[in-house]
Amino acid sequence: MRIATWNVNSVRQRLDHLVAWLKEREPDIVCLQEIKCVDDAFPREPLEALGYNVAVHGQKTFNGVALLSKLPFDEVAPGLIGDDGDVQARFLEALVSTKTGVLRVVSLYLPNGNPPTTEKYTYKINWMDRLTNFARERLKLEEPLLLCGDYNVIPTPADAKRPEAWVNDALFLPKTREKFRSLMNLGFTDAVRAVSDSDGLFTFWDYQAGAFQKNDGIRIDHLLMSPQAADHLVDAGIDKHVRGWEKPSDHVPVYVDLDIEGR
DNA sequence: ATGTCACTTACGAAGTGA
Repeated sequence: MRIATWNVNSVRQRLDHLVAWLKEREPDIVCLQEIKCVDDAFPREPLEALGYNVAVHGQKTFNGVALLSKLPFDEVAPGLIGDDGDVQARFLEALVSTKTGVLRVVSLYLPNGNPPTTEKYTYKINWMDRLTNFARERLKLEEPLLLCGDYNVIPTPADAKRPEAWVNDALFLPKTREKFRSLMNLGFTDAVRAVSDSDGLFTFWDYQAGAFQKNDGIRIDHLLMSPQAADHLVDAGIDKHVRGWEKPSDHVPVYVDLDIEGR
């Protein structure tokens, strides 16, 4: 079973890339972020034609998340607990059934939070607290669970080419990293870091200033595994080459392989 | 060199978010 996450920066702008990458990497489940469209505008048909079931939690203009799954969805639930007034489409949870039991997957788009002196940062920190509360509840189920998406968090200095450039940024502030550690310390395993401690592993490169050409990137897209999922870890990787395609997203896909049979 | 991209309104170009 292969599960992947990708911030596509508009699914309609990136449809050709998405289809090409799905054929190449052949993931069983895909978590998408920044689809930037309402549910009705999501390009379901070309993805269903590749054998995927599609679940969408979109909104006009900004944000928006989705899930693609070769396994049928048993349950789908949009929205993160903890703030009924939050209208931003950033969270979509689904349950699927494998040969050996259930698998729970979340596609999440954690708020950017810049500039840190504004309510945008408060919203980010509150969102992280809500995510941790959600995770604490779900871990009680003792299921294989994957929290996948664009976390907008650089966990450690090793996750940036130039950490000094990010010290005042909402993605790298001590408070941000502290909240991320609180989530991790519930018992999650970072899939990419579980298989490699290499420097230079990034998932995002700014469009500006030739950042990709200089590998001036950051690692902010993460696949976090519950203990019951981590027990099945086989491999994980970053599809960096996709950033070199024409008119790319500023993020690239990240995937994990688990030795769980689909059906 | 904040050197880019995507979306919106509304028909050209500016504002927003990242």
